[in-house]
Amino acid sequence: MTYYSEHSKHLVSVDVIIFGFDESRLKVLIGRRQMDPGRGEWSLYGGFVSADESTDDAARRTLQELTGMKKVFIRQVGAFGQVDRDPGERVISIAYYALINVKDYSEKQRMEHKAEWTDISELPQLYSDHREMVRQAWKLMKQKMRTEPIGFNLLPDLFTLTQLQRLYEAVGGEPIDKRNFRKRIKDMDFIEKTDLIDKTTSKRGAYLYRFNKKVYSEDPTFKL
Amino acid sequence: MTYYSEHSKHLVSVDVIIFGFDESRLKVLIGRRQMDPGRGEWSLYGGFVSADESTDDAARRTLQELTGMKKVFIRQVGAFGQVDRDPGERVISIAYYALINVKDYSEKQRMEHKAEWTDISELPQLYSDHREMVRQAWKLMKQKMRTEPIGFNLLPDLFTLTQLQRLYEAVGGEPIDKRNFRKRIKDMDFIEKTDLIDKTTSKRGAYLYRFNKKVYSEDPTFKL
DNA sequence: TCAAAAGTGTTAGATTTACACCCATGA
DNA sequence: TCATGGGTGTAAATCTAACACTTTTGA
Repeated sequence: MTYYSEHSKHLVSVDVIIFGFDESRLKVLIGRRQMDPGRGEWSLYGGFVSADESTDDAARRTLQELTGMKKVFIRQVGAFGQVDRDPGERVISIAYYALINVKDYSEKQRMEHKAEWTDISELPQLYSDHREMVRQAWKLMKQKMRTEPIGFNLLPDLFTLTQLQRLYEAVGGEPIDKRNFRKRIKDMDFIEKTDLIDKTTSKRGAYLYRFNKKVYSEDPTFKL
Repeated sequence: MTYYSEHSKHLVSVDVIIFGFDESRLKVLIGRRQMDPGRGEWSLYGGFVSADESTDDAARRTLQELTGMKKVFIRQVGAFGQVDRDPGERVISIAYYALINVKDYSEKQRMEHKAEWTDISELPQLYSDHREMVRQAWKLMKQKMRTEPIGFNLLPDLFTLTQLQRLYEAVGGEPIDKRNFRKRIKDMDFIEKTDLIDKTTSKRGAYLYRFNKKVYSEDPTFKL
């Protein structure tokens, strides 16, 4: 029995902007579209929302199908509802962004799906309105990253302060003064210095830090 | 002919959080739901997205059906996609917020629709997840109001600085220092003093100001 | 004449920005 | 020994926040 029977129904999809961070560049995961229309064009990964799952769940499922990863940090970007946005049928799409640590994504799985990490400032043309989705996702992510400790999702558990700084520079799009940056980090007790040293990027080696979620939850004050 | 034929289709609605400002309170327009399920409960105004209109257009149409107003400032809040969010059938809803000047909304039309302006801090229980929609809309609007001159949509073309301050206090939820506030206004050339005086709220009278869109577009720097 | 809202500047404190050199190490 | 990235403090400038009295006028 339907209550709202006189109204149109619509295909609803999710599209996921998967952000990664590599060395010093912000990356987005894209692939060649496998389906008509637009077969072969660069595109975000997406999927249709089925009857028995929430849009959030559809985004998580899409992500898991692609990466095998569960418990990924995702946030909604918004709905894209132009009538003719998809050249096939009408599809209303909800965009989400996800933050993953590139190293947690197995190369094997990435290859199987022919997914490519692309520098965000060198994106090719993308299918439909996917470029606009990326633009909005980046903007939202950038904003949120200033005031919430979400950037750690893009890094390994242990990271150097230089890595962290490069991440903030890549996302913000401009260089940051090293001393000022480190001063601010020092004020945040939940960014903990370990006694481990990373020697992969320098001869001297750099201390590794970790984000302590528990300490953060006791005083959730973040500003970068 | 369908390209995506194997996928589920969904009812998609829009719900609009219509903000107004009266004296010194931020208001939201709500009404009694006219439809089962949930008939008689307090609810936002909404409507279903039809096949040939964008979600943005559906929001504008909903708004126009209710208020008669065209060219209203609206922004999307986001999609609400829990499977069981609507007690009737599954409905995915896209929330929008709108900013209108209460005085531009004819009382007659408001009465016809039995719409009520409710103080945002005194909202009753609302249908489905509408309360959460209001919460998110308020948060987004508050953020945007700090950095973009959107508040003027809630005021008459001519307003006093006290009115403007009350608006910012109502939206931000805390009192603002009068002198500091006026200092910041003075720095923004696009908030123009007219030589008109409003005597409705004081014996002495207060200068009326107006927002000059053109001047703003030449130097779009806003911070409050 | 007085109550009520409008209008107006200054100062201390906090925050932000700019800036340059020494350190440790492996090649 | 030297090239490379790691690590550290101070001072000036800017921004923010706190604060109180005078003006105008209608009742």
